[in-house]
Amino acid sequence: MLDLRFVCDNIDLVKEKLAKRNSKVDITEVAELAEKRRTLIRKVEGLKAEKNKVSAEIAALKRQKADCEDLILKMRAEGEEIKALDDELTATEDRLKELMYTIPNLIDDSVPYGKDDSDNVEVRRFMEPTKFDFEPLPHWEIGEKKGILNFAQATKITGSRFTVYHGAAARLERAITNLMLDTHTAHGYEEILPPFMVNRDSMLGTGQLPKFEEDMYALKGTDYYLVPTAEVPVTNLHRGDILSEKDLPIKYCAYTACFRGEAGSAGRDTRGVIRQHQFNKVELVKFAHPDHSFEELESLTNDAERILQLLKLPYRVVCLCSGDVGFSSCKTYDIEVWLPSYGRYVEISSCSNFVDFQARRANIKFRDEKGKTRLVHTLNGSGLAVGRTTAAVLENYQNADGTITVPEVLRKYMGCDVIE
RNA sequence: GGAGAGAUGUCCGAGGGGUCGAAGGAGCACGAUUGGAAAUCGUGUGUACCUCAAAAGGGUACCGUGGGUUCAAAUCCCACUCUCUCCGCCA
Repeated sequence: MLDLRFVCDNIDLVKEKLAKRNSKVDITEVAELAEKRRTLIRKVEGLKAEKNKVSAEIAALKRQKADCEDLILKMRAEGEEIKALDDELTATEDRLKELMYTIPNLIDDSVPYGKDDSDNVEVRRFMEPTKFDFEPLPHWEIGEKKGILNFAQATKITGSRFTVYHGAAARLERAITNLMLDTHTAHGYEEILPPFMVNRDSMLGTGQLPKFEEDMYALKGTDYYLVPTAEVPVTNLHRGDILSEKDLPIKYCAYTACFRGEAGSAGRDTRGVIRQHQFNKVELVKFAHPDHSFEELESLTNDAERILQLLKLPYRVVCLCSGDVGFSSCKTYDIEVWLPSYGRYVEISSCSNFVDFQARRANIKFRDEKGKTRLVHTLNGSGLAVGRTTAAVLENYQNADGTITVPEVLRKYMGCDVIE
């Protein structure tokens, strides 16, 4: 959520920034509602002040056993007026909040202008795309051939966009998860294992709701949702907290399964494990001092990249352009791994600085040296999507004889050098 | 799932319709004292919003959450959430 005062004071700037990200949200109503809200507050609080004063007089009179029937009658009428105004104020604030919830974050000035993902700007590369002296197979064919990825079984027991991992693939997925967690915890991230279900307030806090309800799995008969990413439970760990400045930045990493409806992506990435309703991910989350959050974004991105460097998988980092930055983000780097079956780089991590957008929604603050409370900046990034990493390993490390070389860093987790 | 108890500020804890933004204690900050510290004494110590050019000041709201009763609610009523104890069930 944006700062209401900032929006009202900078209507044109906000409109311009929203246009850059192709947002169609109309913010003219915001200013009107904000003004109406202020007028109502002035009115109703003036009446309440009077009411409180008279009530105190009544109390004093009662103590002296004096008569105060006339005052009580007068206040009774005033009470109704206050009630009516309060109701109007509540309605105005509800509408205002509803609107504010649908306004995306403002993008940082360093973000390149562009319409869609084709305008994203590559910032660096690691290694060159893998070359083969034979025809490489896509991971879904490797998996099915070896009997380690079973899509038919998943369809039978659940439905489309699910996968059953067998044997070496299951172990590989687990090995990669462990490599990620071990690497990140060695670099100062505290490991968190949160619930995979969260309540509605948490989903509102990080911005998944109310806008993206159709992408989330709600659990019937409860107020709970399946987590779409560990970002939700982990960021909400500090919802409503006032942190101490000396603890910043706070760095967490967390493995969770992630659940997404993938509404609107019918027909995309239908083969293999790239786009699933359930997938594993290790997430990095930071609560940072506002003065340093953009440096923290760089280091968080580097921390995520480190995994691909250890695995020796070719990747590139792109800076998302204004038209492609996600709803809550101010600036985002995507890390894209080379996937031979796609013949291109595919997103494996998205690292974002949300600045104070989530912190304002979730009310996460810190106390500075003057004792003032300020909103923290929140950041997160995949470190990394595990399923896509597994697919990238299977594809990039496949050999002509159908075996798969196990990347060196994974051997101690896999207990073997080659998947036969 | 059944029965009971509870939720108050950073923490402990009192208060059960008006003098309560809330006693008392601890903690923390500042000051005094000290060669320095401990101890002691004094002062201060929540958040959000409105008002104000700003500061000061003033106002409103907040005692788990949401409603209600009342001129007036931390206090009374209703619903919900969570925590604890006992019983049942259970990986």
